[in-house]
Amino acid sequence: REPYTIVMPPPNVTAILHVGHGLNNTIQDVIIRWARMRGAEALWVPGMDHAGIATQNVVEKLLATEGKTRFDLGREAFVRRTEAFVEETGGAILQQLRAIGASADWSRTAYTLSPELSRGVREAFVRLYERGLIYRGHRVIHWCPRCLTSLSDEEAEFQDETGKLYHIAYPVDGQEGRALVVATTRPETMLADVAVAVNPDDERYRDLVGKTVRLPIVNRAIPVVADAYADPAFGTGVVKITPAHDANDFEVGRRHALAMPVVIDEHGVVREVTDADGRVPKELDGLDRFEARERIVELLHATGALQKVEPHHHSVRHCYRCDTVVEPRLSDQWFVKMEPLARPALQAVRDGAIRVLPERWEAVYVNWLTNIRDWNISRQLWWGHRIPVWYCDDCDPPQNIIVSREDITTCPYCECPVRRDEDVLDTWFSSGLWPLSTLGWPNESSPELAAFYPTDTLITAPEILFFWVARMIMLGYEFMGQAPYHSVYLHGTARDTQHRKMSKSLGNGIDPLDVVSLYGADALRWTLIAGMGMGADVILDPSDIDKSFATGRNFGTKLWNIGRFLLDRVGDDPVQPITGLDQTSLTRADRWILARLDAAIAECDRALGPLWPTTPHDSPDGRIWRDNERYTGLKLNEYAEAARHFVWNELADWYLESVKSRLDIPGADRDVARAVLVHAFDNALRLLHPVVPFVTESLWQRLPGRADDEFLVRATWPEPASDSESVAAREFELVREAVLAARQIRGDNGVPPGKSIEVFIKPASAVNGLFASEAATIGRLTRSTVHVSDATPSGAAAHAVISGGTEIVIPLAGLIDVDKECSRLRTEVAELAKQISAREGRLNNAKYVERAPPDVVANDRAILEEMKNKREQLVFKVRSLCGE
RNA sequence: GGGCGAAUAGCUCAGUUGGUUAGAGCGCCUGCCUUACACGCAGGAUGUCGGGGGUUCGAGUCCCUCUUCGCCCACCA
Repeated sequence: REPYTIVMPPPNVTAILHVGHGLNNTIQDVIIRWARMRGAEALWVPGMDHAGIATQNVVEKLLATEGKTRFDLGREAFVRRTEAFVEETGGAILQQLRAIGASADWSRTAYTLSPELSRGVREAFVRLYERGLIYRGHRVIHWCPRCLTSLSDEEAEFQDETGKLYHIAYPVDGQEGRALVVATTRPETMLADVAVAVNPDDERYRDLVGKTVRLPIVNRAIPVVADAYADPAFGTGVVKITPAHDANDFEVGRRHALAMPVVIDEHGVVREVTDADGRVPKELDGLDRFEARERIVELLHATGALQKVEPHHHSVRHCYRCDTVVEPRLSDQWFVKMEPLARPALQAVRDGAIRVLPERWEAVYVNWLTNIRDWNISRQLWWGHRIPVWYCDDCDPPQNIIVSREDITTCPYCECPVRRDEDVLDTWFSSGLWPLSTLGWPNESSPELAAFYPTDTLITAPEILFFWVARMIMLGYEFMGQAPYHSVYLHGTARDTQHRKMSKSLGNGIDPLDVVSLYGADALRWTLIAGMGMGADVILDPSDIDKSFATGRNFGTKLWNIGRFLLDRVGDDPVQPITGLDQTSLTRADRWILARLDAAIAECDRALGPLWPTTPHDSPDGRIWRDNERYTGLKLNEYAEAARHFVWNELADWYLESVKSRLDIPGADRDVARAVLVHAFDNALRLLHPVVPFVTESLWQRLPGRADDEFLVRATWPEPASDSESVAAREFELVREAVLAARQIRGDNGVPPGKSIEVFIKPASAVNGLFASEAATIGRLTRSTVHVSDATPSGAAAHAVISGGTEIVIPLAGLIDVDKECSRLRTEVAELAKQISAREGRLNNAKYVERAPPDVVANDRAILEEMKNKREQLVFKVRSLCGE
């Protein structure tokens, strides 16, 4: 069978299930179940992420409660401790996913830190290094002083803040009274200033270039340099240069060969770290960076160097794991050169080899890849894949760096002992290999890899589009020469009624397992799927679970009740397959529900779209999304609604109601009704199964004639029958109209539901005979006695006219408030007159008739005629009822 | 600062390439515990489709503009 594969975004090994996971995995499960029923070899690969920094933080917090740090334990013991922790409590989320019905292939559960996947990580690193795409870089990176590690650009998240902009005067040496005023948001870094820069074209300061200014507090001369980095329009146009503590300043420092003293250590504490000889005054030494900031401001204020302080809106980078303000820090790190990797990843989206849904995210993806920056992959953590690099202190570059697939203890060149790089890899490096590594890569003869790569659809949240999705695509092309999947489906976020993201810290979350135990997994799944437009956030009220999940709970119960009733009335005797029935024995209602079923199947198929690009796999370009299908499908809410509408509003509300009496009378017609009913419900259950697998499976297995080893989960997806639009089916629509008209008259006139009434039907000639044979059904559905005849009762009566001109007449004696009805009718006539004149106006417009498509115009004319007929009927009604 | 998106019923959202009288769920109103279902049934109300301008025979849909909100990116010293 043709494979259809989804790799599960691996939850963190320490995670516990929240609504976000519930949403993500429900979507995946709906899609994989659908693919399975469509006959694909459906594989959903589950797994967990070791989540380097996140897990390390959890264990460190645990240690803190024992009054210890990881340094008290030492690296090896800490890693062992973390492994034990993961062993003991990790992976709970995978059990929880089963509770919500996730039909993943649990036997293939993967783990980013397993020996198998670690081999892939090592291989990937070595290959990229050998290709020159991994390199050692010395530059300013983002540093988290709490996690004590560097971070990638993506891991250092911007947060808008109102800070302060400090204007500080740096006196010009040898020019009494003249000073350059710099503006900074981080005065503490001034201790490491090595220059001030002005724009080379800035007339104001041209004479000072090459001169020196006096750095306050530190009291030493630093040069004035000319550099285009200084923006004349910002502040005073003078910028202080601190190469070791600002990424831009670092570049300026390089250009001007400036010193790079470091005055803030890895903990964010001000002290002389490197090349700082004497820059840090005693009174500041050892202060936290923010205390130092305040102290320095005081000192500057005292000496008069602080000219002004103004509020300043800017974005400050924070650690995405612990929210600490990130400190730019000069250090040596391993980087991945991204531009060559980005090229095929960009091309893939441009060519249609990969589509991103919803469409708007493609622009975001393209934009990021177009302006991509190199990726810092080394982390100064202990939990993760240790970087496979060894250093030999006795060899000269480049032989002093050994990158190896196997662990080594001695230098291959000089046989001296080597020391291993202390760092581990960014956890996203291993997740970036996920679609490959879970299928067996780098073992290229792995049968799984051959069969299931490339996978099909990746379902995740847009937050990790760059962290994860884009990198998987890049590495997929790099190592397999093919995109890892053809579709990326980005879903929304679970939020509370104030549109705040649900989170543990805000306490506004909902535990999916609470929902499961209260109303069942199907209620959870249905609510999430039915209530979610593509890519739209799901809004839930954590303070009212009952209300939030009413949709799913109500639907689950309704479905169950439909099934319970149906199974009870149908009984256990075998039913004939629908194809074996004598077609002439089918009633109008039978044909109608079969036609509705076909329409429902078609609508579900339309909403779900194609499983994969319909271009042939062996076409020269491979699997490519054609423009006309690229953004179609995976409208799960539309699919769910179509299936719900069928089973509830058509099967239950109309067919079941109209078929009840037939089920009570033994005989051939009962068996026809049973066969149609079972067929329609069987197929409805198939359509619904991907969203509500528990209720549907449970009911489906009880259908008559089901063998013990048959499972809905493995059943085939329904296909429409060939002849769905029959005359009889259309005739049943008239029956429905008659029932609706009668009910409306009852309702409008306050006739109690329990009261039986008389209904006279005067059929239009074309459908003479139809209503006579359906009189009993109509009577049941409207709780009335139905008379079909040309003659209608004399005296006051309520009239309604349905399609084709059939009249529904209900005698009024004791039923109706004549004045009220007359006033209602008059309003109706006036309203109709307005609509008619609007439509006539349009049809009198020559341009409209000339330019609009003929079928639109024809349809318009038909509607106008219908309206005119209706007006005549109404006028007649008013005359007979109200004497006007 | 740059880019993207959203604004439709009280709420959450659908509305395919412009084309009948704009829909759903929840909520609301009226009446029903009609032996499958009150987590239900029947009926009902509610929309200048954010404001303004334009294109078109025709605009919720396309263009311009304004307002509000959200997201992404950025070397806001």
